Amino acid sequence: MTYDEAKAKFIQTWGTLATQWGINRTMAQLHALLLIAPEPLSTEDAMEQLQISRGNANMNLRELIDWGLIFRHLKPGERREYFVAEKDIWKVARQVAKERRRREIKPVLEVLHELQQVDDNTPESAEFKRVIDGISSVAGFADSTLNAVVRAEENWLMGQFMKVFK
Amino acid sequence: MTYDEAKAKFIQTWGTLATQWGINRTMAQLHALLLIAPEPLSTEDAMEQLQISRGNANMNLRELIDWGLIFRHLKPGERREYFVAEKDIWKVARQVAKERRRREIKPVLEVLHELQQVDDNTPESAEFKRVIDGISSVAGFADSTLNAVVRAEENWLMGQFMKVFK
DNA sequence: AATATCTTTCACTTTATTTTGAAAGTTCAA
DNA sequence: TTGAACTTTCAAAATAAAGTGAAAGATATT
Repeated sequence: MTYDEAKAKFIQTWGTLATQWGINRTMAQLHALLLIAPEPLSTEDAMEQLQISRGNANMNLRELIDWGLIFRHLKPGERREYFVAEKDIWKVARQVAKERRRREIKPVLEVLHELQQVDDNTPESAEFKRVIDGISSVAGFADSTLNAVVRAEENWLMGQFMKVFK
Repeated sequence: MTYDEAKAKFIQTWGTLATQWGINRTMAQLHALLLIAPEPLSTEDAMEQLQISRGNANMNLRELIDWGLIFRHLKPGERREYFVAEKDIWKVARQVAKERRRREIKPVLEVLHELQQVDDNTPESAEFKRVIDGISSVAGFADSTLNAVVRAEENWLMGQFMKVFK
């Protein structure tokens, strides 16, 4: 396989995978592109390589910065902004875990807590509370796991997992 | 909060959350509805409670069966099919982990392996291989984690996590 | 302060996904 | 074997999401 083929396939695969996890395709493709780029890329570079519009490129690059997955990079003496991805994939994973936890798990935990406050006393509400209770414990588990990932050092983390889950 | 309010909020929240993780809203809402239902529900019950069409209900109920999250339930002497959800939430989590692993992680691991086979020798392809390598290790980690969840007994799992990640 | 270069915004278009509902299919009791 | 009761399918419609591009907004340079 040539580099160009592999690159195309990688960007494509990354985009597809992201879609299945509720992330938009362009954002994932931009991320993929920057991950494998040896040099910082400008908005125009991205537009050209992915064949997307300026607006689209701009919006999703902002979003990636917002997620902490890429950074602005200014070249001395140039107006144009360039972008570099965080290349340490374990840092990327930690960052994603952190953000998803903040944006999704925490709000859900709050709603679940709120839902425990049902005050009638029927068979339905008994069943309901049981289910909410179960979900809360699973959500708590997910939260701890993500938190562990967030806090972990790469090697420590792998080590622990190998010990426990081999 | 009354039961009806809580129920509505739960179904709504579950649907929204699912969307963020790439699962369609109706499917999640059906799942939520069945999770808290003390009795098996028919397609018509679901149609009425969620205000959705027959086709939509049918399609997503099949899909939930396919994911192993709900089961057909036949009442003696009735033609009509009823559905019950798996109520043990840890089993649900394990089932989801299992399916996502099968449907998503495994294919990705294959593609990553394939992508290692780039055969040119430029700075770009060196960077590329480094990135793919990193992603492979994170993906492997995700795979092991999901696999641990799949294999784990509830109490064992919680215990291990408390030990390691407290 | 005028101009050039680059970035951001946003109303609109396009594409993708979801949902509908009517028709076709299935099953079973009579 | 018929037809009533129920399920499944699928083309079309509706909805939602993503993407476009031109215009407005910044910012640096002369």
